[in-house]
This record gives sequence, C-alpha cells and structure tokens, in this order.
Amino acid sequence: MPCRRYRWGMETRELRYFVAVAEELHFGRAARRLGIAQPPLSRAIAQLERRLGVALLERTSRAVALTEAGSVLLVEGRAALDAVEAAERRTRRAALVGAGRPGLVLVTKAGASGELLSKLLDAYASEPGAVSVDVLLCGIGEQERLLRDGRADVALLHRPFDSTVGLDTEELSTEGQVVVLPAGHPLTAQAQVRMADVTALSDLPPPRRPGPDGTYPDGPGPQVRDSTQLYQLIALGRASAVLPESCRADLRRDLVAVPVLDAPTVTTVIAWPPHSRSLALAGLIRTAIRL
Amino acid sequence: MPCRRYRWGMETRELRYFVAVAEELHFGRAARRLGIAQPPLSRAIAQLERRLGVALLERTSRAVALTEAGSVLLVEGRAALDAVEAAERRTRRAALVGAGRPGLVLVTKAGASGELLSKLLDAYASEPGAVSVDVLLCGIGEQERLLRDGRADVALLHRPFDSTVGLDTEELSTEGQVVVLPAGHPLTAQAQVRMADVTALSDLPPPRRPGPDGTYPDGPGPQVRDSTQLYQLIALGRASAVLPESCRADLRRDLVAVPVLDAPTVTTVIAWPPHSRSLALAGLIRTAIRL
DNA sequence: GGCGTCGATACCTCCCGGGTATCCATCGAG
DNA sequence: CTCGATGGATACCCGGGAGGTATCGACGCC
Repeated sequence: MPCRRYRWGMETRELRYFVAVAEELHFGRAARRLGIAQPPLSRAIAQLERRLGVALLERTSRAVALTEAGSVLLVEGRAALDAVEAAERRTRRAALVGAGRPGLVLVTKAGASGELLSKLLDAYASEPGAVSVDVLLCGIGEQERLLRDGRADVALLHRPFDSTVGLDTEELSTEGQVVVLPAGHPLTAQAQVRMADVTALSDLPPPRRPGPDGTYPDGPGPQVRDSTQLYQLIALGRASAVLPESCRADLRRDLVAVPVLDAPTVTTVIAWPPHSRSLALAGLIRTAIRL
Repeated sequence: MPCRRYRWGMETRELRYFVAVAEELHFGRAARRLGIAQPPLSRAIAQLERRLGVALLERTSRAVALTEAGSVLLVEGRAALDAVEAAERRTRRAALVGAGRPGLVLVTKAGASGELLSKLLDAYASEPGAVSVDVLLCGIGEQERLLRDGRADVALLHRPFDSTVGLDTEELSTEGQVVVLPAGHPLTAQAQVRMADVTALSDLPPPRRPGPDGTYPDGPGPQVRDSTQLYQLIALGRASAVLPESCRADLRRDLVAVPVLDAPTVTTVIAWPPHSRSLALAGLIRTAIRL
C-alpha cells in the first residue's frame, strides 16, 4: 500500500542534517543548531547511511569523524543545498517582478568599479524591456556563494582577485593599479612607482581583509572590513593599499594615488550562473558588453 | 510538540513532483510517471505553491500552463535535482574506491581524441597514487549533463562544438580539421581543400546527428548515431564529414582524409565541475596538462 | 571507581504522504 | 442543449515515519 518513499533519492532534510553533523562533528550541537532533539538526528543519519549503503561517519562514542565518502558528501551536499535554495529564492523573486520588485540582483564588492556600475545601470535602465535591478554590495569572496545560492543573479568580479570557476563571464574592462597613500607622503612626489617601492614601506603595511570564513590572515597590517575603514587608516598613516585605478573616483581629498607600473592589471568581468539565462539577464549582459 | 517541518525549504520530493508536472503539463500523466495517484500530486503541488507563496501553474480545468515563476522553478529545479543526484552518486562511488572500483569516471564522445585519451590513461595509471579510471563514451552534448548529475567526474570536450559553460577547463591540444571522403573521390587528389569545396559536394551531404533530445535536425544528410555508422555511410558514397585530424587514426582503409584549410581549429579540453576538486581528480588533471 | 559526556536504543504520538471515491468544471458530439 | 468524457480538486481514511522523552551503554577524566 502507501508510503514507499525511500525508493527515490535523498531528501534535502537528510542533506541538511548530514551537513550540520559533518560541520559540527558532534550530534548534540548539530541537533541544537537544527532545532531538533539528538535522537531523531542520530536516526536520520543512520537511515541516510543505510539508504546510500555507505558509512559517512566514524563514531567512537567520544569523537565523530568523517569517512572519505562523508567528506565527499559534505562538499557535494553543500552544493546541492545551495542549488535548492537558489531555486527557491529565484522562483520567489520571479513572482514579484512587476510590482516594482527587483527583477535582477547584481552583486559586487563595495567600493569597486563604481563608475562602471553606475554607467551600466543607467544604460540598462534606458533599454526597452528593462526590469529593475537591485544592487547588493558584499565583501571579498562572497559573490560566488551569493550567485550559487540564488541571492544574486549576476556579479561584477575582478580578475585575478575573484574566482570565476563555474560561472559564465564576459570581460568588461581592464585597468592598471595604483597605490593609495596619505597626502604628503614622500612617494607621492613620484609620477609612478614599482611594487618593490610599495612593499618596502614597512611603516605602511598592506591591510588585512577578512576571508570568506570571517577570519583575518596573520600579518602586520591593520584589519579592515570595508573601504571606508581602509581609507581612514591610510589617511591616519597606518596603512597603504594597492587598488585598481578606478578607486580614484572615490578617494577622499587627503589621499593620493600613484600608478604602480608592474602591478598586475585588473579585469572587471560580468559573471552569472551558466544555466540561468533569463531574458532580463541576457539584456543586462548585452548592455554591459556594449559598455 | 513534534513535526514542524515546513519551516525549512523545499524537499526534493516536491521538486521532483513539480518538474514532472511542469514537463508533462498534465497532472494525470505526471502522476503516472511518478508512480503515484493524481490526487496526492495535486495536493503536493498546491502545498508547494502555498509554501513558496507563489503561483507556479495556471490551471483552467482543461489545460495546465506554467507561470513565469513556474518556468523559473522548472530550470532551477532541474539543476538542483541534478546536484542532489550528483551528491548521491559521487558519495556512493567514493565509498567503493579501493575495491577495484572506479575512482574516477571520465566521459568523452565516442570516436574522438582516441590517441590522446589512451596516452592520458597510460600516463595517469603510472603516477603514484593513481586510482582506477572508468571511461564512459557518450553522444554529443551529453557530457555536460553527465558531469552535472554525478555520473562522470571529468570530461574531454572539443571546442567549439561542446559547451563548457559552468565547467572548469584546461586546454590540452589543438588540431585542424580534415574532410573524410570515400577513397577514389575526385577531391582526394588534392593535398588540401577549402570549406567551400566541401559544402559544394551536394551528393555527399554532411550527416545529421541526434541532438541532446534524441531528435534529428532537418536536412538532406543521412542520420547517424555513431562514428561506425558514419564511416560506413561515407564508404558507401552517401555522405562526407569534416572531422578533427585525429580521426585519421581510426579511419577504415577505404576512407581518405584531406585537410580543410579554413575549417575552424578544434581544441580538446579537459573539463570538470568546478567545486569537486578531489585529490584523484587533481592528479588526473595535472597529468593531462603535462600531456 | 564514580561521574560526566555523548551517541544509540526504546517507545510513544500524531502529522502528513499515500491511497480510493467522488465532485465539479469544461469541452465536444449529437 | 444535453450528455458523456476528461481532468483537476476535494473529502476521507490509513499507516509510516519524523518528532518527542526516557534511558542505556561506552568511554574519558578526575
């Protein structure tokens, strides 16, 4: 009779449970995080292992560890959960278009490519059939995740800093880099400098930015979260930074930018998840390519 | 009390149900395909719409149509289901490595890059720490799907024929193309030809190959499924074909290949899903790059 | 050796996914 | 216009399983 569910594949609930346990490596904590009791969680994981016919965790009653298969499922499962979330979010958003709600969400790093972005938005808005575009500003390395889990539809990325794996891209512009220094600093007397000159400034170390996991790398420089903090620290004479030329448009009056001859050039690209080619997205990309 | 499931996102069961209905545009047929009765399916879809707060289907009691949001969920949902399936398959496979079971599955089009492939497999097999590699041969345009749903881990693709969107790639080799003709054909007297010479052969039209959906495009040429059929038809004087140079190694004795000067060059690339960088995969890719 | 920790087991409850029977709207044939 | 066929929605029932609490059992630690 009824209820022979187990005949199809995994349910997202099972995946969420497994990912929680695999991340915590502790059933109790994982259960608390999931808002359920520990026993059902144990059962669910056991059932998942039975269904897959695979041992995912080594339990030794004092410690929990991932098996080889378990670590595969952790990374693949995260990707799958992201895809499910993306489906949900994009569907919800698609239903709101027209009521003045965002038809597209564009994500880029705060304080980068500002001029390019505003030109793009202006140009697209005057296209026939343009939908409204929301702009989402985020930190470094977050864009890929936002595109994958559906919070954003399209991103402005900067090679070689941002990874573009798994995304479709089109190049928009390339530019050199400048070193940003406090006004009056000796180096600002020069028309251009080299990377060696910049790294030699041990009293003005490069700042440390948080990674995707929110932690800061070790090093001498001050920790910064956004460009306002960064500019203030440079103005205070506590740091210097090598940034793409276009940052000049946003610079405070007490900062000076000097071209760095041998810094790698930065390419701004527009990137989007390869399978989601909606008409609105295609229009935005076309506009972007035409600059 | 117990059971407040609905607080988290979609379940894969709901997605599978919706995709079935969206593809069939008919609740009864979809239910039959899913192996369940029609009423539970209606309920499940209604519940999904309630959960998302979004209308996915327009039902008019005689016809079912997708809303805008529904077509978004169809494409995003398929991608998500593929990702879940991929997680399941790759996890199962990861658990079998060591028992002589395939550690990696490489997919490529039948009858392409044969020499490169065997050199790659030989070179990789002699690496320290190599796992066993299964080779999967498939038709045109199937590779992307096999990589996405986890039936394969890595593919040999041929630009510009195969799409590489959403995949990480490394170029392996480039080659020109040749036209394959029956021995004794007048054109075989020449050392090289141009595309115009080939398209002028209206008695030897290019063959039609099935697309990803299994249907053949319209046109004059004969329908072929694989290279054996193709070679036989050429030998019979019913077709000709422009193929990468490397096909020469597989040619029957009664066929002749003539270089085509202005045909686009073909690049063989090794491609893999961007997030799945297992050690075994990395080793194979490294070997491939070193040719 | 007792105690604390943590995962597994036992057992209960009730929600929900599955079923069948039926209703109702629409379309087409006559 | 009526009537049957078609196809989705509704009503209702049933059983499995997802959730809970209580407890066990294994291990590490003081």
